[in-house]
Amino acid sequence: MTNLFIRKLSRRVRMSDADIEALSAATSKMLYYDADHDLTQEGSKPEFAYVILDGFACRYRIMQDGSRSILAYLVPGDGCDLHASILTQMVHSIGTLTPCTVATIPYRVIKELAAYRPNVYLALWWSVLVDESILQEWLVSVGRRSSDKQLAHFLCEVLTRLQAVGLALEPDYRIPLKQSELADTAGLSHVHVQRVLSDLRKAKLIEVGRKGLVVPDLERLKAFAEFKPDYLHLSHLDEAPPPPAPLDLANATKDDFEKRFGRNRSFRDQNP
Amino acid sequence: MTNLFIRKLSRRVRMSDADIEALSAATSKMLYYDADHDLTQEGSKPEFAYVILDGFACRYRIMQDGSRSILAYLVPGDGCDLHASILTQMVHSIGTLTPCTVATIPYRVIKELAAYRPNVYLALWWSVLVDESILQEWLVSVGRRSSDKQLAHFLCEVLTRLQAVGLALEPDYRIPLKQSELADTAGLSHVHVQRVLSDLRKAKLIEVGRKGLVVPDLERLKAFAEFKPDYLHLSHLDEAPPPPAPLDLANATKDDFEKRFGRNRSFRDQNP
DNA sequence: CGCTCCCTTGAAGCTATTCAAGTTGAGTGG
DNA sequence: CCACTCAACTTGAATAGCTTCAAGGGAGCG
Repeated sequence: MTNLFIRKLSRRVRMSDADIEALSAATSKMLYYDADHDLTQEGSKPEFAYVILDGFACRYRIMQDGSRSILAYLVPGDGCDLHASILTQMVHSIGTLTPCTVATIPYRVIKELAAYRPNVYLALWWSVLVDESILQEWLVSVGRRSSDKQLAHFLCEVLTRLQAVGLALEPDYRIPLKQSELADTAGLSHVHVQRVLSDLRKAKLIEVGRKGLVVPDLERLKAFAEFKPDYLHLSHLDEAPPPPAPLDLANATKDDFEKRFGRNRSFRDQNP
Repeated sequence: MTNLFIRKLSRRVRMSDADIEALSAATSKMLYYDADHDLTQEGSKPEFAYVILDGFACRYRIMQDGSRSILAYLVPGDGCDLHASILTQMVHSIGTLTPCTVATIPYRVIKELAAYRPNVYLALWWSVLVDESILQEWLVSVGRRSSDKQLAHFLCEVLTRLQAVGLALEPDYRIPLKQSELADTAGLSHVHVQRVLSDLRKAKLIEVGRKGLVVPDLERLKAFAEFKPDYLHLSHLDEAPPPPAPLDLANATKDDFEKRFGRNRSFRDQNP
């Protein structure tokens, strides 16, 4: 059994069949949520990491004046807060934007993977680093791009990320984002977002519908937005295998692991 | 031998004497740079991670139109790009803002620490996660805070981070940042930054000098900026995170409630 | 002394926000 | 089936916030 998350990671980090089996077991518990449902809330100390398998979610913060700031979109195949357990508490919330299918991974299982599946653990870190890279690009967008290019850039990013996991390949795919959500992402008012989208529509770069946006020609939109996908680090793995990353955790034993994932060569057997 | 970086990490992650020795050896090679010197450049694949021991540096990107976007400040005790080797290439540059003393760590050594010093490796990851948390706060700042509170918030953060490693404790400490650097951080023009700082000076919140800014009363500035340091994750290893204050549900206002439990919709778009 | 780098100030104009008033389309109940 | 409702989208007008252009000032340095 596999899923979008595993397929995405296995294209970036070399993993054995046993690695993939372990990751598959870790993400097998699925939950279904409606739109506008919070998975975790600011100030809490969650016990699970999440993997989005279907639907759109986001990280967000509510400011003192009630306005919302969206910090990240989570699309199918994305993990979120895979390592938040290292930090003391969440400083933002995670909520669904559309109905979502979500896999949960208890942090205890992540610790086990850290101890016995170094390549899986490395893959999870890869995912965290890509998130950080996206965050940097968003900061650039909000700080330095004009509002039309900024919105176009977001749309290019979302489509590119979806296409990287085999979704949204058809040119009439509707991005299920509301204008108010784009506004809270870009730090603009919803009125201004409407006017900018209007202009993009007049330029035939997008089509605006009631339930989302359609990008008929992604390449043209990319050219307009000066979109360079390097920061998504999507290139296929082609180099030497990445460094092993074992973590010796006191509360996970080899026995625990084998009961859960079956007998396999542990990290210690294959590495000094 | 020890340094600011090691002292900072050892307060967050439990490390043995041998761990600290290993980390100390890894950061023992020091280099000295002038101001405005690039440590790494966009597009390169560096062989070293850096630790700032003295001076200010930053991550930045130069846009197509020549403007600069500052993505992070690196102050003494900060590591940078500790795990960039997992990703394929740098998508931003790192440059000094003042003369700097810098320790270099070859990625080869980080691999060794990963294999033999799990707690050290965990500490490095802690540092990466805090960087990401700061990045999120900056995105909130640039997107949703008014320009005066935004600049005040940056100054509070820099001083709080410095004080966390025992620096900038005296009330006449001069933050060595130029107005143009603040502008490139906040995504504002240097002219506007000058006017906003002027206002803050009139309100006696800061003092502006030729070679930097002075914050005579940090607590007052924090109050103005609504600065909450949680996102810096500074609490000591042995300190429990502060328990949330009890909320009187019967008498709580909508605001109280939402501050605590969040809300998954934009308020900005609704009539107050 | 004069040069350069920053900081400062003024004025004009553009961009984005706010307030306010529609419009549209999907869902709901009569 | 049609009226009603509601959320999302649209449009206009007034104004606030920010940028740009332009010019001047002051400290440090060769």
